Parts: sequence; C-alpha cells; structure tokens
Amino acid sequence: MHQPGLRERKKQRTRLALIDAGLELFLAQGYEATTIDQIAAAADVSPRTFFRYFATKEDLALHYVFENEMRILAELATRPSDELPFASLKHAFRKSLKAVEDATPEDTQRMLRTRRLLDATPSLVGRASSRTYAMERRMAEEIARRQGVELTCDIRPMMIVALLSTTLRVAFECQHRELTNAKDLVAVSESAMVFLERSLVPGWDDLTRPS
Amino acid sequence: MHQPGLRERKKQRTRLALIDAGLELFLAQGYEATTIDQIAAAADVSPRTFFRYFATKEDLALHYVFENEMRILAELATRPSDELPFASLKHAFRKSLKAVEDATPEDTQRMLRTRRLLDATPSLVGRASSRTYAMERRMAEEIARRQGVELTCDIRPMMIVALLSTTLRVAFECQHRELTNAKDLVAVSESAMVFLERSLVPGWDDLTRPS
DNA sequence: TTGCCATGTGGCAGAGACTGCCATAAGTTA
DNA sequence: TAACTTATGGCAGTCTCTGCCACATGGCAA
Repeated sequence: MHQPGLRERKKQRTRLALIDAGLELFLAQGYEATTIDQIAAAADVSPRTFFRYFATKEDLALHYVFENEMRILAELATRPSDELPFASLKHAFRKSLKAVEDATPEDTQRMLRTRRLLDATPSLVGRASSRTYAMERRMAEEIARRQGVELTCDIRPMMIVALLSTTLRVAFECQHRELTNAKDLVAVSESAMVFLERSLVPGWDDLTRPS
Repeated sequence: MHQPGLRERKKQRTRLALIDAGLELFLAQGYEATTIDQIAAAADVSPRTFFRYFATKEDLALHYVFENEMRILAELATRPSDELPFASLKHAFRKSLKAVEDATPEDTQRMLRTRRLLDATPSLVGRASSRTYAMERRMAEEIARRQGVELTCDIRPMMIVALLSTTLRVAFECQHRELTNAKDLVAVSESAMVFLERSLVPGWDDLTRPS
C-alpha cells in the first residue's frame, strides 16, 4: 500500500474542514438554521464543492455514525462462522465501541459533538435510520449465510440484528448527561447490552434448531 | 357529538383525494419522481393547498403509518395499570392490527398501497422512524409512569417499547409476497411477535424487581 | 335573507437543498 | 515540459417548503 499523494491528503483535509465547520455551526445555531452556503464558506470551499464531498446535509452530520456502522459490518466478517449470531454481533459491536475509545482526541471530539447534535435534533436520529436499516440488512445477510438459512424465508436473522441494533440506538439516545469523554458513552451501551442479554433465553439465536 | 358540517366533510374529501392521488402516482412512477405539483393537480387543488394538509411529501406517504401508531398509543392508555409492560404493549399492538383488519375496503387498499410503497422505497421506512421514535418515547413515558420508575434514569421502559416496536417494523418489512389482503400482513406480524416472546425470559419486563 | 366572522383556498415571491453542465485549475505521470 | 486525469467553481435550473395577501366559501346570528 502506497502513501497517499498530495491530492488525496488535500481531499481528506477538505472533508475534515467541512465536518468541523458543519458540526460547529449546527451546535451553535441549530441544524435546520444552518445553510450549506454557511458551511462551505466556513470551510473555504464553494457550495458546489460541498456536494462533491457529501450528497446531503444529513450525510455530513451523520458521517461518524455511518463510519461506525461500516466498522461493525467489517468486524462481523472477521468472526468465526460457527459462532452463534448474537455472540458474533456482540463482539463486532464491542470492537466498534473500542474503536471509539481508541480514536484520536480530534475524532473523539467529533463523535461527542455528533452525539450532542443528535440530542439537540431528534429528527436526525430518524433520518440516520434509513442508512442504518440498510446496514442491518447486510448484517442479516451475513448471519443468514453463516447459519445456512434464507433471509427471504426466515425472519430471524433480521430480528437478531434489529434487536441488538435497536438496543444500541436506545443506549445512545438515553445519555442524559453532557458527556465529555468517550468512556461514559461506551459504559451506557455496555449496560444496555447486558440488559438485553439477561432478558433473552439462552440459545434463542440458534437458527439451526427448528423455530 | 354533533355531525361534522359541510366544511369538515369537504376537508376530509380533499385529504383522501390527496392521499389517493399521491399513493397512485408514487406507485406508478416512483416516490422521488413524483412532484407535489403532480399530486395537487391530480387531486384538483393548488400546490399551496397541498401543504395545508400535509407538511411534507413524506407526511402524505406515511399518513397511514402514523395513524396506526397513534392508535397504538391510545390503546395503551386503556390497559389496566397493574399489567406488565410487555403484555400491555402486546395487547395494544394487537388491537391496532385488528383495526387494520376491520378497516373499510378503501382504507385497506390504502394501507396495502402504503406497504407496497415502503417496499419500493426503503428510504421512506427510515424517514418514518423520526416520528416512530417520538411515539415510542411517549409509550415509554406511559410505561414508566405505571411502573413507577423515572424514564430519565432507567433505560428499561425505552428498551421494552423499542424491542416490540422494532419487531413489528421487521415483520412489516419482511413481507416478501405481494399482499392482497390485510389478514396476511397481520399473520406475519403475529409470528414475529411470537418469536420475540419465546426468546425472552419470563418476567424480564417486570421493572418492580431490581435490575 | 342579509350581513358578519371564521376559515379554507390560490397565487406569488422567495429561501434553501440539490443537480447537470461546462470551463478552469491543480495533481499526476510519461 | 506536455499530456492526461481529476478536483473545483460558477451558473442555470428544479423541487420542496414558507410567508404573505387577496379572495371565496361555510357557519351563524340578527
């Protein structure tokens, strides 16, 4: 793998400048009240260029949410295929939580800002779900493949993924304190996951048994 | 209660005309490809009037989804307050499913069309979630009140509501056949609910016990 | 019936998100 | 340096959605 050229580094800088400018403005004056023109001006690019980096305003706001979801999907692929679905998902989610903890201070700040933004703008949480559901489907496909069932005939892979995913969403929403570090955020997610696990009958996710 | 006047009946007719025109066009040429102007023209009102009935294009498309959710919330309020949360919710959801079955043929058609639309336009399912989450919060408030816990301190009411709500969403999405009557739609929802219930430890939703 | 008030409707101008198109600028490679 | 590829900016245009005002219609009381 070769070192990214000047062009690539420049693009990365522009992308981060846009994200930082966007989150800053969203938190300062509200998501709706912030226009693309303002973000572009703050990041020192033309409005037209904004759309070369992010298809929509939402995409900028939710960038770190989507990045995290892609990480979960990638982690899922590394799990042994004889593992039970729930365990695989749990490990994949935990790995992504660990990535949040291990991020650079700048990235941690961006994530915490994203969380504050979602807190202040509940409608954004819903809008994120469009993509989240698509990601859930891909995870369910992976689960179905491993367990040797057909996703179109069996509702259970989708159910397993959706239940865990929903748990994390609820945990994410229910952070009532002003978080200043990533550890607290992770802690609530962990406790929600524990509640879910304790509520479930052992072996509920074993799809090789008859339903 | 007095008979609604001419004015009210006229409004109701216009609302239904807009919904019918909208669903028709969405299914025929796609959700994105359909403009407000087209819908307004088909319903024989001005584009400006469209927005007096629906705040957004989504609101028209998802009208029946929201109506159903409001019904669930209303049903929840009628349940005895000493009932366990999950049982209350289950009954409320069942009652709303029954309302779907008992609807007039016209309304049943509109619901089935809405479902086909959501099938063809997955992004709409996500967009509906903004509102659904708000409704979930209200249900969780009701549950928390009955169980005597604080919603801001205890994640469990939200979890209980979210798990059941997610189950129904998944069931709704996983209707792979072209449905022609409401009964089939209800049947899949029922089976998903059964899967959820079998997966859960009895008493998991009893919040009076210590967590 | 007449007149008044409340309310629904249409038209218009405008902001803001987003796209297609084309010219220009910058980076990459030979 | 020249040729190629890719990023950027500007512009015109579409579509969603809003505020404002004039007008029409339904409801109601004298």
